[in-house]
Amino acid sequence: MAKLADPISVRKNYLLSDLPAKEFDRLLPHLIPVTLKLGQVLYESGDRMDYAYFPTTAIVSLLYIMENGATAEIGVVGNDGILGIALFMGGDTTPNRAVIQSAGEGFKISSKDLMTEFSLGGKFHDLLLRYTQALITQISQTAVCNRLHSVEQQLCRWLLLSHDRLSSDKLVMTHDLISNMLGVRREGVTLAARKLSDKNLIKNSRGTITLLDRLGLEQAVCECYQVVSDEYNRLLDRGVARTFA
Amino acid sequence: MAKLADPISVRKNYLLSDLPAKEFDRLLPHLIPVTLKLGQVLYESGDRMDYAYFPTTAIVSLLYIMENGATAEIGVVGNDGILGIALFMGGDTTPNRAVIQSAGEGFKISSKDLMTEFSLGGKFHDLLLRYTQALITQISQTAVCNRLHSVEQQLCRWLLLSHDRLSSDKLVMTHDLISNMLGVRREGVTLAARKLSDKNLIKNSRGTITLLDRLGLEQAVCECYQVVSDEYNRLLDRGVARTFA
DNA sequence: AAAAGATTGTGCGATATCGCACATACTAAG
DNA sequence: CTTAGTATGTGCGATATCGCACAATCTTTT
Repeated sequence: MAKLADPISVRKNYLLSDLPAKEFDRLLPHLIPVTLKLGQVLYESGDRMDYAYFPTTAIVSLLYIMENGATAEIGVVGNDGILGIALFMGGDTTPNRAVIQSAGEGFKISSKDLMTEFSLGGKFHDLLLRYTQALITQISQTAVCNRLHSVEQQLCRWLLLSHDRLSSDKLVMTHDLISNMLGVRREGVTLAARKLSDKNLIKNSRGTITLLDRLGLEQAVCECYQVVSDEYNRLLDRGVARTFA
Repeated sequence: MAKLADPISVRKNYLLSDLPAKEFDRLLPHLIPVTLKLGQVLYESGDRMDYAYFPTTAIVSLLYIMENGATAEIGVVGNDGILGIALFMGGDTTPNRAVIQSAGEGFKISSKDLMTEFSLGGKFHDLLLRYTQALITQISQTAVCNRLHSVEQQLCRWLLLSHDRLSSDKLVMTHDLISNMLGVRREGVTLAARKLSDKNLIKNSRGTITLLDRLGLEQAVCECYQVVSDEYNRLLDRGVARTFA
């Protein structure tokens, strides 16, 4: 018999930490620790999902891949959420790819064990649905932002969303990777990143972006970020938004 | 005591018609027929939702309104779905406006009565979650399409999505209104509409667009349409996509 | 230390969309 | 029939982004 996952690590995931003791204890034996490496793919578009994932320190990006290979991100999931929504929503698959955007740790649970607890209809059921509602807002706002805002604004939004889910001010991430997330050219990201750097909001170095002035970024970003952030707080009753560490 | 809603009309909404007899009969006394007029607003952004709506012949657009007044559509709901997802997902409000895009009929149900049936956890619970999953795909694809595709392609997609939820080939809709949905200029819609008209796919007349060649439109549209359409069919086990009437 | 590879910076013409101004055409009301 | 109002068509300069080519710089490997 495998030993239990470390409850302290498990609680780094907000969805799990918000559970009442009884449900938490029931889930604990089914949580399997996993190390998630940069670029690792959790789900491929259309894959049957055998596990759901609860990131603790990793960040995962939900991507859509076009037929011509172009990609665009529709949402980000970190220690605020869960990957594998389609399992309890009833789909078993989604037409998206889930890829690790920032390496770290997390836990996985088999779809069967997830569903067992979900169908009990307790706080877990309630929390997963509320989280899904918050994610819907994030996706919606991505749609709007893609339509109406500049690359620079979107980069701001993306940096803040990532920073919210990270315990560091350093984002290990090339412009090229970011461009795949935002669905724009790599040069566009380079340009936008330099503009932000010129304003002393971030520092660019090879393969890393360091946030220097979180409040400044929050002033430079479009309203989309705040809308999403507020909705997470409202629905999940906690602050995802971090102050500058 | 108000008399029961007409079961035949009620069944025009697929979510309701797919219910087993027992659940259907339980819901019927709580369904209140409503006439939905063009431009009518069902929910304003942030409103508490007192009712959920099941359109039968009306089409409803989910819009986001920016601070500067610019708008963009994130999804469309017709007789395939329900408005008021946030009620059972646990939010009570959403940061969107729901506005009638095509006049018609539908039914409403109080949030209390909706939740009573939802919490019984039967097919209704299951169907609403599956529908929400399908809607998430629609919103996601809107995000991707906004980023990567031309106005002409998006207009195609929008026309097909609307046509799927309509029993007519005539869309009563000005270019100006469509431009608000797509989040582009009115002139951009006029231009795109004429291109489609030049290809004999649609006919433009004042305030109305008539679909002439549905198959042609399906060939001109980006892959986004098919992805969403397939996902609705897969999740809800039915054809939303219509052939040309 | 040199070479190879990855990352970022820069330039430039092409294209799509925007914002605005205004002309034209259709529709409904008096 | 006329008029007012609404919808659509057209032109044009401004802007953002694209696609591509290639230079410069940093990192890792040999």
